[in-house]
Amino acid sequence: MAPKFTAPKGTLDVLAPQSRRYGALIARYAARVSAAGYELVVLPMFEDVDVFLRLGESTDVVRKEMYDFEDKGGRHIALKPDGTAPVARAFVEHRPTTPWKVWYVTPKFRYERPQKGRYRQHHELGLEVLGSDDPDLDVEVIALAAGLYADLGLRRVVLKVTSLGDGACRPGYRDQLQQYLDTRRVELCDEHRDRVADNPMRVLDCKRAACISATADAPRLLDHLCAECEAHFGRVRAGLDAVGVRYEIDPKLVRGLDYYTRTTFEFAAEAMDAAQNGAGGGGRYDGLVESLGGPATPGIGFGLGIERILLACDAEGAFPAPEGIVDVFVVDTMGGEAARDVSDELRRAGVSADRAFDNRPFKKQMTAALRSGARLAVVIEPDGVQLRTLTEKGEPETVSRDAITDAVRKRLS
RNA sequence: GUGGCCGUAGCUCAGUUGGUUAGAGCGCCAGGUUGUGAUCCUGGAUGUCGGGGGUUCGAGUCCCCUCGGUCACCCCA
Repeated sequence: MAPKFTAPKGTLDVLAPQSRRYGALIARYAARVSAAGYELVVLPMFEDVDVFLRLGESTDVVRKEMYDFEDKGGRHIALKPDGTAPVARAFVEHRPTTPWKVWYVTPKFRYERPQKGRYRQHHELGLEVLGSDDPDLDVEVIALAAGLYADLGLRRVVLKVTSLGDGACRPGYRDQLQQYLDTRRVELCDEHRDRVADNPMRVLDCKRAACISATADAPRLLDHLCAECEAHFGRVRAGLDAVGVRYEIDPKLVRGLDYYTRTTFEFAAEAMDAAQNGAGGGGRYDGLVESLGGPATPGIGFGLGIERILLACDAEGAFPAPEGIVDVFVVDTMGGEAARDVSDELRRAGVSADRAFDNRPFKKQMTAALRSGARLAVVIEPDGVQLRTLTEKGEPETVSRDAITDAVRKRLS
């Protein structure tokens, strides 16, 4: 029978075993960034819509993908389409000491037509540092993300890096690019012919042949960086080389949000189709905090899409779901009271354990034990207790009721 | 937001030019065999054929609408 209610369009119910990958991925990420001094922040899933207008009036996110609504108090609210702006907002609100190094895992919402790898609610692992423009921070942040992909076993993730300049050099370049594009205007694709004045740098990112050939000789931002940005980018590249992070310089890299300055980067999972191979990205946003009403404060961060990462893992056969979540499964053919007591005893002793319920037949309990992914079964029957290996056939070991926990610990160690 | 394809049991799917009580495999449940463990055997339950409307003597099969999925564009994670 067709269910009356289903997950809203573009959303995902994540159940085991896939949910175990989410859990394991988040755990690895948390361990990695915690070990580098980043603290967890837990922020609202929605904000005043104006917080997100800082992403750029001309961006698609703001123009057409905002998941917004009016609440009962008449407030104009938006489910967050971006993780960085709320962190900047929280920074302005609480003024923590700097450098403020934080990480998060959060759902993000964009109202758009869903397809594989693109959802109205997806999830991201993120990280932000506010209060320093030290290029070594750029290196640290990028290395943390690159390290995660490598840790998962992904081999075909390419890091692309560029510098978008800052308030000193970008406006001048922008004018120059705009003038250049005006001279080639008729050659551009339909989509971008009218957006030259709006957002000339987007044209460089267009994948249509018309725009690609028309912009082949266009001035490049990397050739027009001011001395400070040039030096900053040079130190970032040197740092990446020093710590052994491989990257490509991509002068045409343009991100979807307007707040980025200087160092900007993306991770492309080449094992996936190009349509959704963006597995993560980020960069500097040295003007964002100020635009939200705070003091001039540099910042850098990234967002890594959990669903995209897992899709990339599927494509590369990497990072399979963990087999199970308990080490021991208790089988009891005498009614279940012994299973209750033994599993409780094991858990108190720090051993993860599950069991069967409803006094199921032995065979069914063993099937459940095998499916649980546990390494060991404790089989309790009228004529005694046995420990049996589940991962492979082996000789059962008979133990006394009182010695179960000790014997289990010994076998698991 | 625009366009193409798709929507049959929990899952993967088959259902011939529209024709009687809609099928298979897997899974699930019960039982049996294997000297109590994924094998094997027997039996069993489950579908308003995504939803609504229409054409027809008759629709899972045709038409319209709608919801959802998927792919492309767009954009991104």
